[in-house]
Amino acid sequence: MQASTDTAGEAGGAIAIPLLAWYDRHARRLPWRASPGEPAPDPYRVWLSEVMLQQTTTAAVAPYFARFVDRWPTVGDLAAADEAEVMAAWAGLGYYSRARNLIACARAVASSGGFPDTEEGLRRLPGIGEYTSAAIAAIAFGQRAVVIDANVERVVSRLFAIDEALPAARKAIRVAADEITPADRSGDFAQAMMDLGATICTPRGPRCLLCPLRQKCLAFALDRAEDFPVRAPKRTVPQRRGLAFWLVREGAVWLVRRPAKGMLGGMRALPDDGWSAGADGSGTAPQGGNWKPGGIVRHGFTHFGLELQLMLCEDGVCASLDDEGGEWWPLDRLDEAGLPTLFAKAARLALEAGTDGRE
DNA sequence: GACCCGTGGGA
DNA sequence: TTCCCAAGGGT
Repeated sequence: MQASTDTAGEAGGAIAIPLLAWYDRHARRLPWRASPGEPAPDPYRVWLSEVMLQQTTTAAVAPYFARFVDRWPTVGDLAAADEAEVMAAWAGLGYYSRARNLIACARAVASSGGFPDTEEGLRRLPGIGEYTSAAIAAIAFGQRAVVIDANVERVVSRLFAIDEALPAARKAIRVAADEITPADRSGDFAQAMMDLGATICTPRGPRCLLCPLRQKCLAFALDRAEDFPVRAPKRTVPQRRGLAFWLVREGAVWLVRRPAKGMLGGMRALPDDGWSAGADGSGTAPQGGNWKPGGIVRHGFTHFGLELQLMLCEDGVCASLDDEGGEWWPLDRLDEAGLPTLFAKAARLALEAGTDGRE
């Protein structure tokens, strides 16, 4: 078959050919993608979107991507940006180490004159791992790369009915993914696999009757598509308690900057009683303040749940907090502070309670 | 390999 | 409501 020269290992592109044909008709239109027939988007946009998309849905990323490329159109602009502004612009998107690595990566790329065009070169940059380096090499630079994300893991484990459980199955998945990845259009192939996983080969209720690969799919032949991938049982998440402090004075609230590493690292925040340090908080309010309870915020993190008791102090007097460093942030510009969702919830609760410090 | 690290949407 | 889980990387 003519197309056999386009593939690496897999006989005749039996997967790639129908998948790419499907992609040519059904590719999702996404802000970071080139329109059909256009050249590949520039590496900056590919990199930015791929970092934002790490463990994050396309719907959540779209508005953030638009704001970032509008405000920082090139990697040089982002490299020159104020760190606090970038962190604030990332607020709400989660996994804040990505934002810290984004800045570091932009500066490294800008100072070296541009993005590396190989997987190996990309892989050395902060925040770019195995998946992202392969994705950028394939999508932005047209190189053959084996791109494996959660979608590809699911599609491949179904195509080949891989019985081994994740994460041990990743070795077999990589071998299989390598075999079906074509030399040409491997960037389109990767995006096609991801689109298929997002729209057809979904975790639950896969739409096999619409799938261009169903005739090649062992799991479909077994009528067991939903049984793959096999996952290890997950542990139960513990529940923690903590306090957060809403200290207001003359229409401003006292905000702190969290340490660069750990939970919500590098983000602006309300002061707390230490709940993020791996256990419940101390449960005690800072000395020198007239504190009263102001409601409870419940928030789920990846590996624990949090019941956050909000404490209010309306007279703006709390010497022990003042001593620790922070800033009075105007309440009428609170949306610009870039609070992570947990503290944005707490702030909303406090403001609904009418504690604006003006009374 | 295990664990840490956010958030929101769908079922 | 509750559970699942997503275009993963760093340590």
